Amino acid sequence: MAKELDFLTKRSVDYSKWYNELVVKADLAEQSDVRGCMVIKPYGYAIWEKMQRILDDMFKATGVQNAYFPLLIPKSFLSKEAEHVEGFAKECAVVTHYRLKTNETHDGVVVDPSAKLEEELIIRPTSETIIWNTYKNWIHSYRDLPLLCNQWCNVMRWEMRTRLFLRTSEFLWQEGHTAHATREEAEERAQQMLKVYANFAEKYMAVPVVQGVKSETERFAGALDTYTIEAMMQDGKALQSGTSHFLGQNFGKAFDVQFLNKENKPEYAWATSWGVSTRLMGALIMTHSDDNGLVLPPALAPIQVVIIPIGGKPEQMEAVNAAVAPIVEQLQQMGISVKYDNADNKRPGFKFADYELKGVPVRLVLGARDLENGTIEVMRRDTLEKESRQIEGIAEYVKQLLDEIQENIFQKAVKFRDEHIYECDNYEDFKERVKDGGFFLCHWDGTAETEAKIKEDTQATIRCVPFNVEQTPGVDMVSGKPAKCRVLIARSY
RNA sequence: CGGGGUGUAGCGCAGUUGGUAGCGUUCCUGGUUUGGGACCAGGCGGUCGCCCGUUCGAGUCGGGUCGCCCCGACCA
Repeated sequence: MAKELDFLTKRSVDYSKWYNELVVKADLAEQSDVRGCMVIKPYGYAIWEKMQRILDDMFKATGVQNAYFPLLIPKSFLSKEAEHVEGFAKECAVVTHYRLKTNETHDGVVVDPSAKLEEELIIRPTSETIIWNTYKNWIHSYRDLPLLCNQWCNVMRWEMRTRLFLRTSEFLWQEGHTAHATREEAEERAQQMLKVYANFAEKYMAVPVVQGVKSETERFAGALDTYTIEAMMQDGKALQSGTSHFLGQNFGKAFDVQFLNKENKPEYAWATSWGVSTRLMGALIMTHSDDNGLVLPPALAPIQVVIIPIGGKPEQMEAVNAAVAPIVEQLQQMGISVKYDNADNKRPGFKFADYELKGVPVRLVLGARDLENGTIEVMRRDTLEKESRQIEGIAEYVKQLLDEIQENIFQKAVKFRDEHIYECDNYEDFKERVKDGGFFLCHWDGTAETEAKIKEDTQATIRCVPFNVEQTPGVDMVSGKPAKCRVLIARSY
């Protein structure tokens, strides 16, 4: 069962290659033989499952319920909301037939031409249309509102170029879809869910995010407002990690979802949708990991503590096993997930490197030397610091250490981000510096023209108008026209 | 869909003027090891991406074709 373990490419040498190697070598995922698709391996999926569980509880705490809607969407649904089609039409997979048959030479199968569908079905790129088509039947009165549904599912967008977790043709996500009686309530919900995402990112993933609202050109297809959380990766690029959309009455009107209000007057329902995907895995990896491999926040690590024995002779191993057993039990009773790896076909050095690669937050090492002294070695993954401690009280110490690591990697990420956020008022200066990454806070005149020029000149885009930035009047660095606000500009994934 | 690469063992690669396939690693067996990626010995594993051509003979030369990777356009 021993695995190939090559040294990782260094982050500073080739960030892209480092990321890709890390995902594969840490056993998170690999590219599938199927075009543009990804296989998430058990270790990677265990992290995603933890994320799901926590997010799901957070959603439910706001009154959201889970449901499930079909994978296939009739083509005609997609054309009902004009902007929405335009946004997604280019990347939809289409089902045209429902049957295969054996070919003439009987050594393969072909599509049976007689099994052509009258109306083609689209594999969902997102589910607004099919869900609002369903909501039409569920919503009649203001008493049916708000309607708050979420679904965990897969979606497909036929991407030209894919990268593990960051962009794959098929990906896993959750999409929440809510219907409301008033504009205010819907807008509030869109912002509320963004707060949930930001809270999740910072508290559990230890990934600091900038919250804000998208510019018109970067908005979700069919939305009136798109709220976003933007995280900074270690190469200074931005990663859009979650979005929440205020959809107005666009889908209510497109799918004729009307309800009778208290005054017995018909009104179109107001909508939001919001989602996060397995892309969060990419954010997690690229925020914390180092040249030794993954660094996982304790809150999401499938294995929080690994214990490695240093053995030798069988009677020595027995003594170590006996000493480790009560430690394992104590940790488990504290709700800490612990793995005791006493496999005898791998040497300790190999295990050290392997669990570091996999990002296990705390490592305990116990050998004959420790047994004599009543000590145990503790290593924390975030700083790679080792110390020798008394076995007595080690479980309590580890519990507290896990909290400390969670906080430390968050603070480290905050520090890195804050050091790479710049206010900038000079376009020439901006063009020169944005190549090297970082978030730039710049005055913007609010026009799509300057936005397009920035993108053309530098590949950087307006990530959002941040909420928490003090807005002072100024002039647009490109056009020189008066600017309403400072926006966050960066190159992104 | 443009521009550039590349296809030989699970993975990483070599293969000279054309002569029938090699290295490292993984994996398996046995032994010795075990406080930072062990060592020794033996073993399994390949229609050289695919098709056509040149030739007595093609991994190698020519033509075609397909896949993959990187850089753009598109995107969570």
